[in-house]
Amino acid sequence: MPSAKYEQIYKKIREDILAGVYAFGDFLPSENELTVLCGCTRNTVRRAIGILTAEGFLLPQHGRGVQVIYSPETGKSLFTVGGIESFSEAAQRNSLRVTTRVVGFEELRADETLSRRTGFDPDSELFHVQRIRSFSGEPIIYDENYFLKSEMPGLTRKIAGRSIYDYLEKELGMTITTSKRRVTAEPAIPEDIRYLALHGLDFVLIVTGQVFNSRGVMFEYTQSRHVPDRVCFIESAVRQKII
Amino acid sequence: MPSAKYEQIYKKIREDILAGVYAFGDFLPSENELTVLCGCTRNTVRRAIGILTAEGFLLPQHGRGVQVIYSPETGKSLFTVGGIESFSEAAQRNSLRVTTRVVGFEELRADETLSRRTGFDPDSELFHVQRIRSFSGEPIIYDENYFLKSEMPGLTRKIAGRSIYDYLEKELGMTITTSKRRVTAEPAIPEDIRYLALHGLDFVLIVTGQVFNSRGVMFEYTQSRHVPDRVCFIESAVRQKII
DNA sequence: ATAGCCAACTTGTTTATACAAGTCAATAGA
DNA sequence: TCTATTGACTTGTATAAACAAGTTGGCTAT
Repeated sequence: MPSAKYEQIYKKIREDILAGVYAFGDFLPSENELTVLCGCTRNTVRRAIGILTAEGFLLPQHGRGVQVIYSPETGKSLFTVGGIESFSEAAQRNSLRVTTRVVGFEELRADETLSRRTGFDPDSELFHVQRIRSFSGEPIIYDENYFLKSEMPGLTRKIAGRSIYDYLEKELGMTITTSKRRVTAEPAIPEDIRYLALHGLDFVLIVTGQVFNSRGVMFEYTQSRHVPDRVCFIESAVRQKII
Repeated sequence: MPSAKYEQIYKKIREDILAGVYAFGDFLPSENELTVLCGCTRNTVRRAIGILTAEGFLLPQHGRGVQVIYSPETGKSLFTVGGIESFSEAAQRNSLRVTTRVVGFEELRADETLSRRTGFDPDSELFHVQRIRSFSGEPIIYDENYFLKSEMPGLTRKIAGRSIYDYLEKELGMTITTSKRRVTAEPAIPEDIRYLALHGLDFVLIVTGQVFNSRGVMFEYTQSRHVPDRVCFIESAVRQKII
């Protein structure tokens, strides 16, 4: 499947950075040079550079060039999630075996409280799924999801044990676009202590998120409770001139 | 100071969303209509839309239009930092009095250990600053910063008590561009317990970051230790088609 | 009535071009 | 030797135009 040109260029430069072709502190070839190398216009090159900048790989400097500010060493903690690296990439990089255990699966209707907490309309029919994610046999994530039933009527406990996103994308042809995540830390609840390898810690790192599909329908509310010393989140912020 | 057109458009649409002119679920005027309204080309409009999309405000839908997926209610926790809202904006929105107390100020030279932890070159001359940030009189952030002395030779304890960034930008004319942040949770250390209003909690939410100036020099390493129940971080992730 | 098609929208990608503005080194002039 | 300027780079902003591709609603022919 031939993707857009700017995606190919993005991918190429990103791989080169990760492989060390361009090291921390190096300057990329100038935009005009990349234009020739990539066989496209400056606009297209700039688009790829823009994405990599937003992700914290590059720092363009007016009049000087585009500098690489990603160093593989700094970025290598056991497990990082966020702008710079996706969940599955991180698992793969650390060659971790990922297993999923479904510990809860039910259908329910959103009441007032749940509606306020999740953002679903009251009376929405939902699936409520609770899962434990283990990496190399060690349970480090307790996932609690609510899915909008109308968007995925055929969801079963079995599918939840594999990958729900595979089911959505490959079976239903749904494409997932945007998700908003919120990171907090809270005291551990009994489920955390029961399910997770907390090693005596009494708190968890929580990521809650709302996920939208390409039709603008919020179809998932997630709460992921992480063992804090095994996970960290990386974010890159580009400071706007706007106050 | 007249900023770029795309920034003005970005600002305008953002304000309209926050003010409720465009509500959650609404579609924006089409790009062609905005082109007329803003008196510019489609490219410029699309640029503003692109930023707001990356920040989690908008969801463009191919062939349908651009939908607003930000709702003021959902976004309103006491204090949020991240893509969608800046630190000072959040403080202002909640009309909180911000005060800073300097509890440590020293000069030192980076040894091997500190170098590996912070990313500064070994033997770099650094300022080490420790500060408590209070909001409405309540101490909720313990900030530990290392600054590269060569980039800001005149830093004093007094300046640290006001705003170091004001000093850098207004006095030295430095512009800050990019920062990489890393979010974790860890058990509280004695300093946390001594300085912060933890209300019995025994863990903190930690944000570590490296800040680059416009010359690509990493001049700051920060570790902010937050009272976990008063802070949360919001991030927006746009899922690329790229695996 | 309905199935299918089509026209008029929408956003997505790419090219081409022009000028503005910051950087840097070489050069010319004092 | 030092300073100022110039010119050749760099990235930043904006315009204009064309075509691709997804969506929607109405119209037509069955």
